[in-house]
Amino acid sequence: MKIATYNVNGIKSRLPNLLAWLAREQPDVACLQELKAEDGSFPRAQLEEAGYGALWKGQRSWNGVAILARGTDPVPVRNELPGDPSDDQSRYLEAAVNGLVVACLYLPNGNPQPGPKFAYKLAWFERLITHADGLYGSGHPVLMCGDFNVVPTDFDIYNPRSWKKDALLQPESRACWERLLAQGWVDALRHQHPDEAVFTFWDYFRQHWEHNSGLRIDHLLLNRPLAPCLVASGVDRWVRGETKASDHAPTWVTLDLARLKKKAPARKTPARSARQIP
DNA sequence: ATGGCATATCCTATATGA
Repeated sequence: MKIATYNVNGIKSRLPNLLAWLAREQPDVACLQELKAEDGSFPRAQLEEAGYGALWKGQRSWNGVAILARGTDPVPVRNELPGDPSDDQSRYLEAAVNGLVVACLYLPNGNPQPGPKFAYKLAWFERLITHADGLYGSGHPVLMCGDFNVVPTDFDIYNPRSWKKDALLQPESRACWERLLAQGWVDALRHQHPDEAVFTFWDYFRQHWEHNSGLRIDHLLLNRPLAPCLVASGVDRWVRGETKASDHAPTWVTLDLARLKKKAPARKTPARSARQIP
């Protein structure tokens, strides 16, 4: 089973690229970020034509997330990150697919920092840490992925010098990332490629793609029950080299779900623990 | 310190991204 995360940077402009990628790589699950489109503009029919069921949460102009599943419909669990009813930005989706809980997120960029946008980023991260703690221990296999807008270490960027003041590299952002991982999550790409510079984003400026001046900011995290299933991981870099490409490339894991341990005795309502209804 | 490029919308200008 292949699961990918892909920041499309505008699903209306990116639809041909998205369809080409789906056709060639055939991910079983695709988590998308930055739809930059309202719900009514989501290309449901074209994706269905391509063999994918979908859940999405759009927003005019900015943000927007979706979960695609090949040959099936993802089962919705929640469409917002708990913890702040006043937050109206579409940045979180959670669904069940083939017995797996999949969380798709688009963490705030946070620039410029310091300032209100950076404060929002950190506050959102705190809510994520709280929610992720419950997901981690839910007893279900969970994969949490998306554009985290965090460069975890200086090894995850071509050269940190010109990015030192960027929100993606700030100690506060990285401290949140570390606290999240301290819950036990496995950072799939880094776990499998400990000595390799892996990039998932190359900005549009100064031929950064041509020079492979990239950042690793799109991540896939596995909780304890799911971790033994991890087989492979990588980045579909060819997608970034296409014409009219997003500045992000799809990042993926393959899982062998046959390795899932037998479930502990079933609870009365197993789904509730994943939903974490207050 | 700034801008380079791309996408979006209230579109020949501005906000946002990373």
